[in-house]
Amino acid sequence: MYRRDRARLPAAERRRQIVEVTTRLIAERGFWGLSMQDVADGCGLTVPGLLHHVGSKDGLLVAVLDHRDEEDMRAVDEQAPGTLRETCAALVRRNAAQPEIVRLFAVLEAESLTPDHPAHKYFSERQKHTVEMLSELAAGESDDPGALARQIVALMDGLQLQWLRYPETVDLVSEWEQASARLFPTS
Amino acid sequence: MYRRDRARLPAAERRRQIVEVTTRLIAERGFWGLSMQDVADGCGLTVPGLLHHVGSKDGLLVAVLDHRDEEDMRAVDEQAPGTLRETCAALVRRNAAQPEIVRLFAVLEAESLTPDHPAHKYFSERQKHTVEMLSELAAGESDDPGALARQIVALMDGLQLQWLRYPETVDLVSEWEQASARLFPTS
DNA sequence: TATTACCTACTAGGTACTCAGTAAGGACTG
DNA sequence: CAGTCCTTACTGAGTACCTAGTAGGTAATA
Repeated sequence: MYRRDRARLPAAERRRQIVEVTTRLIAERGFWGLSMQDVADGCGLTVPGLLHHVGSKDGLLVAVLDHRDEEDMRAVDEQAPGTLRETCAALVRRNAAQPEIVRLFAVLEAESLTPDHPAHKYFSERQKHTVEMLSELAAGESDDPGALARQIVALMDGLQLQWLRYPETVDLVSEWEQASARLFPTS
Repeated sequence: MYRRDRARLPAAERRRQIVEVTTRLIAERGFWGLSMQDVADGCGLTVPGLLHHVGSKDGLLVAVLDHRDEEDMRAVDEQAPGTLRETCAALVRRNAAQPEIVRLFAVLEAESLTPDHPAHKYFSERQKHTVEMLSELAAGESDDPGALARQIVALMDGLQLQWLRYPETVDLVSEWEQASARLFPTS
């Protein structure tokens, strides 16, 4: 017998919900530890119902990453180009406000180091893109802008890990301020 | 019928092999993505044969981490206390020589951010311990040794991720040398 | 002979995914 | 405003397989 006690949502809205739930679960378990069942439960539908929207488990991951890209694009567009220091500070502030997302990326970034992970290419290109963008901004301020850009990214990633592990004792923004004072030539 | 075409190893030796194989597999898949079957296959025995040695999947993880601790202890003991810069350089050199292990820790560190991960406590204490040790060394060289220690750890972790992602274009040692020049007061 | 490394066989439950259907909502028509 | 069609969000049932873990036995070694 066919039971329909649950809400039936328009595709766009359901997708939004799926992405949100999946984001949370990947942050907790990683992609390998993620199960379609858990996502379906979190959305209040069955596994085939979930698959109707995303096609496969890999499709689910693609949906999440695509959504993040769109959000990031919008955030970057809103922000005026500014200096290197300002851009970094803005980035850190943005991240400090969404720990769930940062954790998603931290877990997925490490997991996807191996080339056969479905998000491997995505994260390699993302990293390359970020370093290039920061390099351009650093062009005036350093004689090796590439190295500085890599160090900035490294420091951010590392501080984020510490912040995520000890959220109550480590404050991401102030930690970054201290670090950037040491990283950038004193002004 | 009981078939015995495979080698029968003494417990200690088999354990060594199990730890080695598991290390490689966790580095690739994480702990959530690890299966006892894969480990057993990699060791040339059955799953119950594997369980005979480690008891459970969590026991397998404990075995791997305990082994790492012993190795690290030995490495630290061998090294003379030295300055902060020298200690960091030695740490980086040691890591640069064992990418597999570094990847294991990178993946497990991110995965274990969530408190219900079986390695959560292990990594929290490890991080605390590392920062404390570096803080002591930094006591003379900085007015805020704790912050400097956290920044060193963050930078190392971040650079390691980049090195693991682009092993051919990023050299961990030289990357650290450049970074430490910026991090430490010029001497 | 005693220990123990390891096996076969099994359980109970989870995995992603497929197929064929059902009904809800919107769009046409009368 | 009612009736009908069509698209589509979603379900139930099932497939083939993988999961960690147990029970009890076999044989290699000390």
